[in-house]
Amino acid sequence: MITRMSSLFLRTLREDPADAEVPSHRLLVRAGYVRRVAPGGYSWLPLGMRVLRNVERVVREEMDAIGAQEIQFPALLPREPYEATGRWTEYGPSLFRLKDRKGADYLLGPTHEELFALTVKGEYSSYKDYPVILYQIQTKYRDEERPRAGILRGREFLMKDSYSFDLDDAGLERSYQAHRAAYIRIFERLGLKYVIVSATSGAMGGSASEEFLAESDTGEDTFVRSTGSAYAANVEAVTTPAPAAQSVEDKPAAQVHHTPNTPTIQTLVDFLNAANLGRTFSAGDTLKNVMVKVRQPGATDWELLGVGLPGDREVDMKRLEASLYPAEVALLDEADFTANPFLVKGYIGPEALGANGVRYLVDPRVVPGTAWVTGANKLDHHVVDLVCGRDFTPDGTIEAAEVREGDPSPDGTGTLVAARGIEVGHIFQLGRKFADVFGLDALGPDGKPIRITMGSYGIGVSRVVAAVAEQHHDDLGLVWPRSIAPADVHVVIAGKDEALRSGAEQLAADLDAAGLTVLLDDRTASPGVKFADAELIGVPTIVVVGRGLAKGLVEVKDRLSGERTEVPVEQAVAHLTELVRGDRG
RNA sequence: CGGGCUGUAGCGCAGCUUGGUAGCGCAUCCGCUUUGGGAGCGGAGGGUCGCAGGUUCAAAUCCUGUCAGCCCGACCA
Repeated sequence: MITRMSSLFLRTLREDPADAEVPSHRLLVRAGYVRRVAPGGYSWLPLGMRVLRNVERVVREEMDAIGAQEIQFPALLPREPYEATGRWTEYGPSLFRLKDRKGADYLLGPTHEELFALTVKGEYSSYKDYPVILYQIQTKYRDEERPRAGILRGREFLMKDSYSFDLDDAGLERSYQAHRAAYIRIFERLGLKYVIVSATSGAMGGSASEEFLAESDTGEDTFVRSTGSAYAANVEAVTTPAPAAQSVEDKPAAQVHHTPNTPTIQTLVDFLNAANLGRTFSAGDTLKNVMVKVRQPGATDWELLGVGLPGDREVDMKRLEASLYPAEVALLDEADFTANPFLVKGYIGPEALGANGVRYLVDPRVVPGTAWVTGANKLDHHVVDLVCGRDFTPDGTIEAAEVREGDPSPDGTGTLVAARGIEVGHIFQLGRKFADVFGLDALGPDGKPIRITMGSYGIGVSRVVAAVAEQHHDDLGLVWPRSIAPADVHVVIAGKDEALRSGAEQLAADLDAAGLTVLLDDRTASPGVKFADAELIGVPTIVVVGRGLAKGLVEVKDRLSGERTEVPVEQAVAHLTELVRGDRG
């Protein structure tokens, strides 16, 4: 196909739009791919549509390749299914709700688990029908409190969501792995630099869950990665390697010291170091005991929980909550301390917790044989050399301490550093939550119903366009990977000479005949304008038909490297075909 | 929800302090010149100055109210 820029519905902007901050937003607007219509709502102009459709094509091909079948639901959905699963209320204010003229409630779908489950229930009833994977590429709606960064986080966005339906856990695992492999192929083909991080499944329930994050400083998700290996994980999912247990025999006996006015770790360390105990202490030598209360789902009573961790670390509430999920967690208030007088604020130690039946979980670094400075359960007193496994025995370990740069990687290789990413894909094993609600069963060979187990897998298609733009641009503009570029080659007519024009037209026709898509800049603008636009638009290969044509040469320029090659006109088609085919995903 | 900023031509902005016929650059249109890095000269079109009310002989400008948008944070897939 040949697209002539003289008639293409495109206007590039010389200046950055005032409301755009992040590179993808700036460049996609400047280069004429998208235009803002409303907060979080963008129009896709012809060049943008090309890229969006190309991303869809890659996604479809790989989904089809794992046997997934495409269907499409309305974006406008009735309330009832969402009422049944509780999401009509649970989804909160992010759900776009509306009423029809009769006053009936509708919503604009944020995801479609309910509809997929109901549809499968409506059609399939035998174990012989399973497994099945269905997907759609559909516009989704979320009433984001604050849409931002252009199409990176809009209120309307294009998403591929697929759902697997299996008879048993092993089947679900297979479907999950099939998606995982497909996603890896998809993101490779899209040219995204990404990491797969284990995620907590959170409010959706279910077990295994992984996110695909496109690495980008503008990303909203923080994760950690290892400097020495491929390990990467959400902060919530990082596990702390436990040091080896030590002998308790050779440790000095625990000693209680009078430590007046030392309710915080810092005041305690300063006091000890001024007390001439024959050694120096650091915050990491202390054992900080943070009291929280926990309520199991459905329970009415709160239960006390002591969390012990090295004094140089803060509690990361998100990690703590993730560790205790689905139970609720809250910090203690004054009334709780009053009700439990054995808790001496600032001087809480493991012994009082054990003696009063309070569950006590410690950071994995607190292993048997380690000696700690910790509270003596008495105002202005601390105990030194309280040894784990000798003087106290925790009820278990818990991941609650903050993760810091420089911490050892859980896989034993390298240390952790923080990085930012854009979530472009999420896969997880939903389990039977939705099947339970709708009674989604298959009749088994023995005539008994089998409850179906589901997996749920999403890719933010429109977000991918922005994520790729974030990763593939330079000062001049966008630099698309071939797999999704709006054209294979961008032919620039650099001059007004009629010979140039006809030569370029002929070349474009030949490239088209060879099966390449061509963006032909046949405008009467000056060469400088055309070069600048070509660089802004970001087609990976730019062909300049200009002054060299008199000598039978055209110039082939690689957008990424800027490298220029003079190629004889008669070899241009073969050269370009090879170039494009060589690395088209 | 908290904090900051902004609403003036399609886009980017000035004008507002000190009220007096609406400006600049880019883009668009016409003419001539120009054509390998966002051209030059001359001309032209395009605005209920976010909205409502008030003060005034007179409001983009002052006052009150209101709406919208952007950025940061909180929250969240």
